[in-house]
Amino acid sequence: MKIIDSIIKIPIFSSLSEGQLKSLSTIVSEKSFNKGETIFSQGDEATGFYAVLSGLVKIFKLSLNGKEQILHVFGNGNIFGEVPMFSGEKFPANAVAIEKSRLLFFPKRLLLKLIKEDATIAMKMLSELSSRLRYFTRLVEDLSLKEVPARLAAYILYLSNIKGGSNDITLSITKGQLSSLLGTTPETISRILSKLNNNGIIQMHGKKIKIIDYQGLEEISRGKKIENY
Amino acid sequence: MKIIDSIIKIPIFSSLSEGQLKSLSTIVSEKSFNKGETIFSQGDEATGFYAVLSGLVKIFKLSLNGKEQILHVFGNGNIFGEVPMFSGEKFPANAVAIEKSRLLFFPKRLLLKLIKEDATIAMKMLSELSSRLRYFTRLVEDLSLKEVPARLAAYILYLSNIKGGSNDITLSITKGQLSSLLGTTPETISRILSKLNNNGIIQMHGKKIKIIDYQGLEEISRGKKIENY
DNA sequence: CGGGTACTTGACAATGGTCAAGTGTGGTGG
DNA sequence: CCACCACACTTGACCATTGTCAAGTACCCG
Repeated sequence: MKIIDSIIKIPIFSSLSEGQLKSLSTIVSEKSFNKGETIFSQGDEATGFYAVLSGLVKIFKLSLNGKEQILHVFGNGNIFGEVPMFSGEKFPANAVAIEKSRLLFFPKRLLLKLIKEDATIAMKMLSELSSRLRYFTRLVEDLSLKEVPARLAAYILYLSNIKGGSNDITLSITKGQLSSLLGTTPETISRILSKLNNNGIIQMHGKKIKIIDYQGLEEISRGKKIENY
Repeated sequence: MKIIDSIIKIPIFSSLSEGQLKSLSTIVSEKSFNKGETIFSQGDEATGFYAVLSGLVKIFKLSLNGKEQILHVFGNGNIFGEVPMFSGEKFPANAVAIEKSRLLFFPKRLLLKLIKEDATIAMKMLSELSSRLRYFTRLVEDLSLKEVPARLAAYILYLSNIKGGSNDITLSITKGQLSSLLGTTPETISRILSKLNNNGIIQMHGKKIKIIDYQGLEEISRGKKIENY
């Protein structure tokens, strides 16, 4: 059964029994979204949650004058929209596909039943929500205690880390979306990136970034100012 | 048994069975902290979590140059420090008593066992973490999409709401701590409060705030500028 | 190849942070 | 009960960072 193969690739469900997987597979549905399509909007009634099979999804808030703050970018194997299952009923933010994406949709009802029956799922869910909280703890810290150059440097280092410390990085999102993720504007990102470029700390070609001076980048992520070229 | 009476006042444990309460009571300990005392620091190994019996506790992050961002202020019945139980091992932020406080300490080991046995506790924990996530969602939104006057106005309205819509509010924290909670400085808070005062939107005497123009305050919380007196 | 979106760069403005100095104010000990 | 001291708060002047607006360039997709 194809859908079962998909389900076990989602980490929080990887340890389900044969029977649980089967009953899940009868209610799970696959949905596809094109680039730019809305998956749900803030305030929508939540009837279940999603997992990403392929593609990229952004979770974000909008201000009254249209500025957006991205909270997360979710990709392969990530789940999202699970918060309203346990608290409140409505989605607290918006979700839009930023690439063509295939998602699995899990209806709320059976999931809650499953969690009540199987403590290991509950524990995985608890651990998932806890890492989400850790992430937000850090996001809040970054937004309010660090200046934009430090946030950007930290983000580049983070990308390098995911790639096992590689110096060659390719942005998976546009610079505009990056600015929204870091709580700033495309102009500011542009300016800081070219400063980093001019100071020989990175080399940039389109979406590709090469870290030249790893240590310098780390210092900036800790708050050191960028020399004015 | 006094300690059992304390435990059942913590919402997530209110529905425990007699037996569960008893076994909990043998491992739970009560701890007291004076104003200003550190409960734990970021990076400390977490051996359990806390619940507030009385007093007030702030959870916060520090920047390199000493600026603090308060993430939460927890009071009666709230639990904190539970994230490392499910993800990672270390506390992601600092906790300090801002009033003389009595706390319950729950060691990690037995708690995890309890959760695995009793799905209702797991569900309460999931719901607790989910509201925490909702709160952070909002905090991030506020910090990055709203200006300080809007944040402050929203906070005053929030306090009014807790008091059932009363117009007379007493700050439970100092204005310095309020500024840290709102991601700004005491000076900025001072200036905005006196502007609100001069414009007849609030009346302020020390820690007491009286809302005069409720609608005006709501408009400011939505981003309207404060007239220059 | 064309059209639209993303990005860059410059000039400017404004929000809010910092530093400094002065004014309360509450709690403690004499 | 009062005086004093430490701490919280206020107010002013200044300035850094970053947002905004505008215009031009590059780039990608169809």
